[in-house]
Amino acid sequence: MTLTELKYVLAVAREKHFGRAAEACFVSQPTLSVAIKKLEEELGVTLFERGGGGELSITPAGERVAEQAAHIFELVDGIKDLAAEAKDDLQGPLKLGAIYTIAPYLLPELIPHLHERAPQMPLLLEENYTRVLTEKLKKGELDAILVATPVEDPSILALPLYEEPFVVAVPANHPWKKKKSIASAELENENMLLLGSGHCFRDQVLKACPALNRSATGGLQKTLESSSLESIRHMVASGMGTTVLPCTATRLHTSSDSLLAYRPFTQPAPSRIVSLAWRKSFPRPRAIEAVRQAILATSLGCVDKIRPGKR
Amino acid sequence: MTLTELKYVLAVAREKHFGRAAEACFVSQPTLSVAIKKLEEELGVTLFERGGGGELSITPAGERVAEQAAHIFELVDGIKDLAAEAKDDLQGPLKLGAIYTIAPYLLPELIPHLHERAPQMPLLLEENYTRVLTEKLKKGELDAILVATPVEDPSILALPLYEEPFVVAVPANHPWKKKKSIASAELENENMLLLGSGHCFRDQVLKACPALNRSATGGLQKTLESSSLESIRHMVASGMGTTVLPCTATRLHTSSDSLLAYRPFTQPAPSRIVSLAWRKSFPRPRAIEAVRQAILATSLGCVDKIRPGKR
DNA sequence: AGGGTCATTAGATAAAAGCTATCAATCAGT
DNA sequence: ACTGATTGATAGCTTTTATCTAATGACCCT
Repeated sequence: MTLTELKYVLAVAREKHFGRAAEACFVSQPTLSVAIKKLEEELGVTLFERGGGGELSITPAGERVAEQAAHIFELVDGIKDLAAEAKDDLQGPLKLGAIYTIAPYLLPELIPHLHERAPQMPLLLEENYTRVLTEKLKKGELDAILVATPVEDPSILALPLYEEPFVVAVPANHPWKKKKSIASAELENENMLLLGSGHCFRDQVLKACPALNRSATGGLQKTLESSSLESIRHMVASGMGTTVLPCTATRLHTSSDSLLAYRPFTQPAPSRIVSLAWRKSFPRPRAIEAVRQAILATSLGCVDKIRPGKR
Repeated sequence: MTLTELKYVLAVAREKHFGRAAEACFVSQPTLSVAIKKLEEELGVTLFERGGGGELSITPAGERVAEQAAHIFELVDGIKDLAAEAKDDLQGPLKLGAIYTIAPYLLPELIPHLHERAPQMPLLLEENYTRVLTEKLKKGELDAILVATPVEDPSILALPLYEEPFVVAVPANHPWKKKKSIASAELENENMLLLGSGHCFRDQVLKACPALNRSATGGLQKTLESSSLESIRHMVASGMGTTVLPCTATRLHTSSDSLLAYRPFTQPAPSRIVSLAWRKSFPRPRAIEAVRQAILATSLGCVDKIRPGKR
């Protein structure tokens, strides 16, 4: 049984005439005749009673087959319709992931811009470690991720979006409040609060400030395994120590703000590059582009946006 | 879009693997690959995301297409099922017609026999004149008819079933009650009650008894336009006159029976041949055969059944 | 009997659906 | 980093199927 045969059945049922039905299907009359006969043989049932004269009538079986065929074509049209809808990249949910040190600072600004560009694209958001996000991306459990490490996987494409300098956060009463900028070496003897391992930002800070590694066993730094940048910021505000933050983290205003001071690093300041990554095979390029556009549209004043072509 | 393509989509959606899906469909992997690609191009949508590795995932669009396709195949199976049912000639209603002078005498016996042979074949019965029945038969509004005139239409097949002698019905107090048989010529001076024109039985009686024609203007016969054999029988019982009946009409017992007497014609007795007729193109030969068998099985004692071959 | 109207059959051709063999990409082990 | 295994895509060829034109056959009507 083929859809073509069913189409022919419908035409004959409608026209009650092989010749006219053939015309309506844009095929020759023998074509249609043979096709109907083939279907009748396959089903083992006569669908139409051909009376020699001008009389052609539908058997009860033919009637029911035609009815069922009509329903089939409704569903076929349904498939075409939903395919036409799905054709639009910006239709249907996008599963977007971001690491813990990006999500809280970027997403609040990103979402409205993205919604403006793609109102029919609901977002399913997930925060996690780079490693987990990458795995989920490859498995298809996420469609796109925002990460800071350059992604080196042949099945993944990544686009750098912006370069974000790091800054030093100190309690408001800290002597550094008077300094214009801090050199990374100066952090060595500070009481540094660091994120737990697994956070790529921790590794980036340690890499950017080799001074910290030297004192790693000395013990002035404190690794806070189950914490977040926000919690650490509050700890700094309470005077527990000092920390390094990505600059976007300083833009979120809280009641602790007056107890904190941010100071830039001395040039060249350490920084991270935030990238948007997706599977090479992900079939919605315009959805990715919308995310990129939305991020470029955000007013993350402190960062250096990377326009395509550059880099 | 073809049903084959949709079948492949379902297989890939189920197996999540082109190779296994191809195996499940008994085709080679390239065949399936190409077919899926073709459908994707036609719909303009990617249905499956092929990640280089062992990972194949369905896009939301693919998911919905597969779902819809499953519904389509339910309907396709539905067509096959209903065709399998309809395959049986003895399934589904049979539109059976009979003339006024046969129906009341044959059908009561016929129906149980037919129901025994074809319990799944409901009967839609119609009584009418031969002319109307024949027209409806040709138009497909009836599937088979029981008539007494030999049907001479190229698109209609007819099978003689039985030969039914005519008998004379007289009031119980009629002098003929003492006679063994009546010659048709003797009817000339009787007060004959006849059916209205349009009833073929009227014509047959007039043809069988030329004596009646001779006195047609003389006026001893009375034509009862809007009457039936049964009414005429009651009139005879009430003494209004005499009539001729087909012998099967004498088998229906009513309260008038004691007021009536039936006498055969002198040999050779006039008679009619009752035939079963159907469109040459009617596609349920076994349904026709069942009707024939059922009629042969009836115990119409007074008739001469015609077995096939004889005629 | 002849003409008209359909449906069916036959033979040829072109489109498609299929197969085998091969390729390219990726992944897992060594 | 090489190697082999796995997986889907591609290429080239063959077979099948769908379709056409033209002829044939069946049937009804005048």
